[in-house]
Amino acid sequence: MLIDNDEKYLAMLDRLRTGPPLMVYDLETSGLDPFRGDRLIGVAILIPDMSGETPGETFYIPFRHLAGTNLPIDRLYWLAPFLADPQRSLVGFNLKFDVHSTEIERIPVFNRHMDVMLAAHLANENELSFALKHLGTKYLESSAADAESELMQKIKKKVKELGGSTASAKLKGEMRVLPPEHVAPYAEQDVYLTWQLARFYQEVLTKQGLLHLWPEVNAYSETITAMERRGVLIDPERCKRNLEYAKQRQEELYGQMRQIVGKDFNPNSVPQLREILKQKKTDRDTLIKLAQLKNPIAPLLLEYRAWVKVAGTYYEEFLKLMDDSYRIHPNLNLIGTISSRLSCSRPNLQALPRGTDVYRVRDLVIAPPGYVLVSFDWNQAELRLLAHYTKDEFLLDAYRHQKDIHQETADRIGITRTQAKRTNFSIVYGVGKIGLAEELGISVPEAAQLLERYHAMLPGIRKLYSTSEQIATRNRQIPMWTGRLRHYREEDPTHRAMSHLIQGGVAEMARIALTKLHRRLEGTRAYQILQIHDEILFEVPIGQEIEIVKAIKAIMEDYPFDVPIVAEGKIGYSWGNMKPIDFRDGEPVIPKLERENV
DNA sequence: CCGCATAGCCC
DNA sequence: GTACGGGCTATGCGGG
Repeated sequence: MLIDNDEKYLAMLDRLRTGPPLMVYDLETSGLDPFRGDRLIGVAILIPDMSGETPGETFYIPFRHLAGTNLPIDRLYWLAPFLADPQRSLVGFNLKFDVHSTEIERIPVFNRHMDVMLAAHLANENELSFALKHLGTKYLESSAADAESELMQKIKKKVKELGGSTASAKLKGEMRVLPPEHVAPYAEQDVYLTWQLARFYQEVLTKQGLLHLWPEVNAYSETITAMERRGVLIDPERCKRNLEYAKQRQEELYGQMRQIVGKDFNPNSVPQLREILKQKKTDRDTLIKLAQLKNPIAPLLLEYRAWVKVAGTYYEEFLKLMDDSYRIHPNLNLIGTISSRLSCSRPNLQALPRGTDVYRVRDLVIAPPGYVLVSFDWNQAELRLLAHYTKDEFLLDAYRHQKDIHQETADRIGITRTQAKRTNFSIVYGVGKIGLAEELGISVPEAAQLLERYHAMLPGIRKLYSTSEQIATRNRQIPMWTGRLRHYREEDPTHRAMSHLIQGGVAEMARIALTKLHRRLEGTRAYQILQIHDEILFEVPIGQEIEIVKAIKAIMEDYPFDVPIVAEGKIGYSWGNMKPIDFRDGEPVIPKLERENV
């Protein structure tokens, strides 16, 4: 039903008040970037019929269409009491987006999330697409996909009439060119579809014994939403300076290369570089070899590439993505991986260079006035989880007595500590002799020998590898320590099962820690702002460091494993410049920080 | 405009 | 006999 006057609106609100404490909620917006200007244009709501006799009632409330009749935007606030109630639930599809778009309108959302997209990912992380229409047509015999394309045709036509662009990427943003009565059926279809899928997945998750995890990932979604909303603060002046310098260095380096080559060329073109360098590949390893052979272009190109990377991927992107208070709000994707890790995009803050000189990118992430940044990361989370599973005496003993695991490994196998460290990491990924040979820069037979000695020392690892694979092969799934499943289709290889068990297990540790921390930090002025798999970044008010840091450490070390889990903290005014926090008898010693001046 | 290849950043 | 786990982005280039 299209809500086109106050009377109908009030009647709908009455249904909300007297109905069940949940509604399906889906916004139509002018675009996909709520933090940078895209705005809500209408709200679709489904009020379920809990008796199940009817699918429920659907409504569409238009606020910012460019044609037809809207309700005045201040009527949006009539929904506020229904969104600010933690006793109520919001059923949706990728709720983070709808919540951001709502909160941008200064309407805080405290409803519990019930995100059907997350249910779909729990039930089967292998889906080709997690789009609502895709899942709808796949599982519901629905014609939603057709309805959608019809609507797109309408929009295209309308935009053409108005003489606008018909670029398909802009279509979503042009939905507002249509009058509400054309959009309402489509929007109502979406909430209907969402509700049907909610019921479908409730059943699927129940059958798989996973239903108890849905509220957990929904709580995670709430904390991730808060993190995205807070975002991370960028030093804009420094970012601009760095960008200018990077551009200038690119110019200089191209000039020098141009001199040597003797004619114009595109230093970004791999085919041209292959020609110039007379090499099949032009990657870093190749260039380093060439540089050692005194090729004059190779070192210049290496540095050139670094500046291109840093300028294009980070500096320019940060300036583009900053909101007007210099914060960027990355997309922390809850369904971006098969292992249940988060992925991150726009920008990918999980892949900021940690390096020095050219790559001083983390310096740009700074604490706001009155705050410091605090970072905690787990000490060798994967290996500790591996130790928990394998029960290898060597690992258990080393971790229980706080020995240097890499040094111990090195001593036992007769290699350097660096080699041992790399081997330990590679083992978690399930590498073979070829991969390890590559990693360590040794021959394949040498790597094979090394692996033999390694597995002789740690027999549990090879065993875990094969039992994981057996379980995955037989059951086509393997449970993490939380019960979350990694599923394997008939055609999927299962040799990565151990790797999934460990990587997924650590991801589950992170999920649980972040969810607990979100609750713990409520009411303080400290915020979690980023998760980088085994690291969490916080903004902590100056003066509260001791209390907050203790709470973080306690939560990040609270796991039911046979080995202790250890989290180590750092603190600083920028992410690129942190000092360790010492713990003496459980009491943190906050190091003295200097504001660095550049 | 899109998909693929190559290169390169992270845990 | 085999086999390095999981991500995102920029750029060029050739297809339509």
